[in-house]
Amino acid sequence: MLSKKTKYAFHALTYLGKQEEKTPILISEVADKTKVPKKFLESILLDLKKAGILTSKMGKGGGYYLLKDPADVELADVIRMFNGPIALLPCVSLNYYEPCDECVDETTCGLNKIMIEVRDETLKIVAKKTLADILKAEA
Amino acid sequence: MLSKKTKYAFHALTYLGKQEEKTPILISEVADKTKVPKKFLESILLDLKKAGILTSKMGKGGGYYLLKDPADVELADVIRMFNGPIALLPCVSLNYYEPCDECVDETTCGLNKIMIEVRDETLKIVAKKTLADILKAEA
DNA sequence: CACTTAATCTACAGATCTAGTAGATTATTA
DNA sequence: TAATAATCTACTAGATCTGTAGATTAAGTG
Repeated sequence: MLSKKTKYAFHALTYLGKQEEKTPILISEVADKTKVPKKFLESILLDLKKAGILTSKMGKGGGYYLLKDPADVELADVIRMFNGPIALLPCVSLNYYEPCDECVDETTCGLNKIMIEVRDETLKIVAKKTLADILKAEA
Repeated sequence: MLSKKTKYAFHALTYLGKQEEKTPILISEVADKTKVPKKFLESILLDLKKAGILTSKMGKGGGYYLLKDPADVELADVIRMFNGPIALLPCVSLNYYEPCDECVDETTCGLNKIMIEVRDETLKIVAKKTLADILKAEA
């Protein structure tokens, strides 16, 4: 399951993605409309900005708005950022690899091999789906 | 990512599945060979027994052994048991459904729709792969 | 029956992570 | 200079994860 933070990030991205004009939207507006606690949302938006997905303007007339094309924001990107690895085990993670403490030999571990397959299949899904798909699916 | 408990469960199942004879294996033997803390393993094996995947015998000559055919033990079963829902959001979970607090109308939520698709694709993977596949993959 | 073996049950505890809050600071505009 | 709005730092309550300790029950053995 995704953490609330991850889900909130998707809600925020969806709200900002739905805007016609690329004009700055207040954090408080996003918080109100998506029902995400404002202070919690702040750090989420900041992370999305640091990742280059959003950008922002300070001061009056400021706010957040989408920088990337929704079609270029993969579910996998957002999930990795807020939820951690896509892989089910550290020993099969491409981005966060770590050997298992109990592992004697990775090359002979059946679990490892199967989880690599699961990872690859999962990536096919979450790397193909993007924010654009979520926006399209909105009524 | 899977919890350690879930990973340990897979290791234990793999070890028991590798046995030639369906003769009871001591918890302590499984713990030693899989490097899972013994007392922690106890509760895992007990859960697997309650789920009908393993069975056990008490007293001398006792221990745990596989009850189900490895081909009938889906990854999804074990993951659900120890890790929780396969779905990424509560509102798209088949087995643990819960509405989102922030949700106004599920039928118009793009995130919901996309996550249903992701769930279905994920299920195709983890429900098809079984303990038998892990055993086959062992060197 | 007494003894040993080994699973089962109950309870707890430290560490880590999650979700959320509070308040000060910096940048921008008017 | 005043108002606005993002940014940064720090903290906290609660939940979950991982693991441990010890008593109890069931089964076989002499």
